[in-house]
Amino acid sequence: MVGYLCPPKEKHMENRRVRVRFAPSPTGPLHMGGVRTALYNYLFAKQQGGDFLLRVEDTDQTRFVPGAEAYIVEALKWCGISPDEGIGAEDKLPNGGPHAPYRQSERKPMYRAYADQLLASGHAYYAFDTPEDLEAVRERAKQAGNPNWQYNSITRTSMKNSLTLPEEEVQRRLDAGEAYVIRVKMPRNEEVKFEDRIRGWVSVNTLNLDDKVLLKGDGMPTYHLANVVDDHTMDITHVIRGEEWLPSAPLHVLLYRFFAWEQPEFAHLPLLLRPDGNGKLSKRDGDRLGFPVFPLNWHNEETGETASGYRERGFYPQAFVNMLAFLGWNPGTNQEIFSLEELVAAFNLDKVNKAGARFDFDKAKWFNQQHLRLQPEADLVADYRAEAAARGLSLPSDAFALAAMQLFMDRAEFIGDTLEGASYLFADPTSYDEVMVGKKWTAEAPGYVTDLKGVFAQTDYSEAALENAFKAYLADKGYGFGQVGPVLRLAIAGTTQGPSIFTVMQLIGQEASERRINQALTALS
RNA sequence: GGCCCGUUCGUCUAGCGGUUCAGGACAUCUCCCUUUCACGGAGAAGAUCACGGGUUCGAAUCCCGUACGGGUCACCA
Repeated sequence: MVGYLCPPKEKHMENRRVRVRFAPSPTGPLHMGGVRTALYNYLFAKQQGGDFLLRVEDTDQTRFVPGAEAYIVEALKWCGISPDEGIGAEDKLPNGGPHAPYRQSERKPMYRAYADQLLASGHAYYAFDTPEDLEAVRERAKQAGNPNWQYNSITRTSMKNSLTLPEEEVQRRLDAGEAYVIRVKMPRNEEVKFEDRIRGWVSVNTLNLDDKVLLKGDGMPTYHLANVVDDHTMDITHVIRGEEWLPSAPLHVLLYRFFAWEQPEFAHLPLLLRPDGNGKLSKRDGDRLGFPVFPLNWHNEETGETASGYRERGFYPQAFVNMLAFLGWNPGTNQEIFSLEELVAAFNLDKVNKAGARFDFDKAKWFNQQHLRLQPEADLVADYRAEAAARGLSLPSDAFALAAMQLFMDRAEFIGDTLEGASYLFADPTSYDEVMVGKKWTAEAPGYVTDLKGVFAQTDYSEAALENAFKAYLADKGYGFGQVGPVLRLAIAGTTQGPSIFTVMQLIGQEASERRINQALTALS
């Protein structure tokens, strides 16, 4: 006989205010996959007019990493997707909100009562097996050819727990303060089904599920208990998380039923895959793949190494978020460049893909290039000044900064690119491109620039006037553009690449232009 | 290995039974624009829709199987 546990269709769930949560574990910096999960939660919540909470799942005290929580909060803030409630929302609501605390370690006392409830209803039991006992059993099973021993409906009958031990013995051990855990009593042979928002119906037989630990020996709940209890008590309506949680979702579904609680809707997101080879993108990939896997720089106290972040790499958060949103989702139209607000409006869980997405850094850079051009001028100038300062360049005025920046904007993916190869805008060239000098700086070259210096002196040194005077000179002498142009450029900039030389000359002015021509005359002749 | 999930151009993807011998973007290449490099514009190349069976008048789209890929199997989340 196979029993069926189908979740009842909750009608009123649809009328509830949407509440979602991002629930990372503070075991290190968030990586981009985690940020995407947070982003999808945020987009869904905002679009539905609901709440986005941040809850910290720090029930494993052995894996706590100092600074990780602050990093997570800062990363979300940088992305523009700060939580409405919970950790990081203390400035919006007292204590972060009405369901405080939002750190599971601080909620420790309340989980015990829920575990007791399961104990009382017969859906959980005490287990006294020590870690050593379990290890021994697993080892024996492995020797016998079973590499994957599980504590389940079959094996629990031969273990030390409240289902096998006499009641008095159980009580005696409890009274003696003996260590124990509380395990879920997995039903024997039932089909657990639930409808995932992204994957459709998912079905698993409880024969394949084990008696997971709900409450650990240290009194802390495991993820499974804490997550279900918190999601319920915090009125979470939709659980949007990574696909790595899919295998344990049936257990969570069962727990909701055991508690007789309304079950939230589930949406298991496809994973972010590494561009090379196989497997999901991992924190440990660091910078090895040639691109950052973290939103912000992360300094590892133990190794002393710093892993780079998108922010420090020069990405705009809008571009980072836009790029992440498109890794696994798309609006169904040809539009690819979105602001956060536009993403909120266009987002749709039903259009999230099922298959994992391989990350491509080239595309990420393209997104930044697009967003770079959408930045407000004032912000760009400020960023440009910061980049220039970092390179030891001083800019006379905002007007100069703006003009200099715009000259190189066309070819930039990052604001810093506008300073690459642009040193001649700020100082006279100290060297000249040897190859091009060899090709273009002919015996007639000194004559050209000497003539031009005089011709340009007759103009107001505006871009248009300079260009007209130049062309008139060429026509007059019967010279070709390609014959004289590069020579002039070489003298002024030291290179033959870059934006219009007349614009450059207008920017640096007559004095500098003439000085450079004189300098080139001495240096190259 | 068990269980679960997945599989459209190199990559991200559109497509939700017929108007698609499959559309867009990144990357690649060509041409135009340009004194140069870019930007921009116009093109090219690139997918027997993993494979094999069905269902159907008709399948990338529905069903089954196979292969391959991924995830997961802790007193970690």
